[in-house]
Amino acid sequence: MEAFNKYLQQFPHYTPKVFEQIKPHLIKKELEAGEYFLEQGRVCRSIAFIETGLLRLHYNTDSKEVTNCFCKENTITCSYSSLITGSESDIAIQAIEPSRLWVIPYISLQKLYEKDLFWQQLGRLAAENEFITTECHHRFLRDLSATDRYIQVLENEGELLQRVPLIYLASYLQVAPETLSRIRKKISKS
Amino acid sequence: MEAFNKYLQQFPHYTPKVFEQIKPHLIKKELEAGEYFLEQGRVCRSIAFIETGLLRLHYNTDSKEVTNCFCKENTITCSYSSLITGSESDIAIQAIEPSRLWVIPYISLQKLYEKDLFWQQLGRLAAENEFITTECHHRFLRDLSATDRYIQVLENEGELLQRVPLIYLASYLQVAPETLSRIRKKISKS
DNA sequence: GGTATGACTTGACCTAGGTCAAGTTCGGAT
DNA sequence: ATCCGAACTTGACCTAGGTCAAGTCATACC
Repeated sequence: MEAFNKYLQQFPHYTPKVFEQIKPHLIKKELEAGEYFLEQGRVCRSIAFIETGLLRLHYNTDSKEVTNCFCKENTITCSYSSLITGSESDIAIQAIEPSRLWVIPYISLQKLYEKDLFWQQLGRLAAENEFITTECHHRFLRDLSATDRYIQVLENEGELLQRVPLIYLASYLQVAPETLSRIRKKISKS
Repeated sequence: MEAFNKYLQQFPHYTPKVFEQIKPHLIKKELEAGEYFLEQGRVCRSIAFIETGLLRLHYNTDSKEVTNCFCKENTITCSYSSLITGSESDIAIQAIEPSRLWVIPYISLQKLYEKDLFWQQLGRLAAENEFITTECHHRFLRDLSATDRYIQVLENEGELLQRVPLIYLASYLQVAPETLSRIRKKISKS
């Protein structure tokens, strides 16, 4: 729980008061690897701070499964579009390591919006941040070749490669697992 | 200018007052086809309401040009990420038809945020909307084949096809112009 | 120690879409 | 009317990455 307090400290207008405000709303949730925080088709009504563990955000089409992103400890996760529109989530959120979450119901958060500027600002910053991250990831997918995408992840998120099974990493990079395997081989040689 | 007033009416909490608040801040700008509202690498410091015309939002990489979206009359356009972060825009906004814009400086908008709940809400809704649209477009690019992308645009945005040169449409659909030409031929036969 | 299982690799082949170069077509300027 | 150039089409060929099927490897379980 203290990790969440620490997380909040990075935002402008933080005071110890804000942690006291949110504390009573936090619900602890432990997930096994493979368990879901949110299933595709359900409405997302809360956000989660990840104290420990690793989750992935993914969706299924008729023909394939796509991993949108990985969310690790000391970050927040939710299906943002489902949360704000109240519609069914087109993505699922699944733990791929045993994870401890602190869940915050969206209604609690909305109440806090009215209590303190801090929360208002946090909401906006979250939205903006979400937008920019997404934009950036999509451009990464669009503009780089499969090999370059792998290299970039290798350089920027090397730690992830240790923690994520190849099959999820492949769907994150938008390549077939076989292709990723070949890319790895090629890279390790050079 | 009246078109902008009408545009505002679709949002919750609208009152005639809000239009009076923003009126003094509006700057009229006319663009020829080909002219830029914003160039890549510049900081975006305003948003524009498009009264008439058509613009496209695009960026260049070393090897190619990508059209992100088209913005038509009665909508808003800006480089959202540049606007909110104050960093150099990684996209350009160019008129592809002669266009009349009403430009709103971001600082004016920020002042309005403090004056009326309406503007606050508009800002948040804009962010959320931007996020969802972007997300949706990227999924369209990821999950559909080139042909299916074309068909979907044909069905949902048929009007656009009349107004947009093939070369821009191709870069919007993420295909080579030659491929788009072939897809068109194939579709028109069936 | 042996074997079943899931996670990854390798090989052979295929295909969507890209690339390059040579046409068309058509609307303006002369 | 005709010439020009931009916008588009067509053809021939190429390539990145996908698909399918058969390994290999490791680890956990009997």
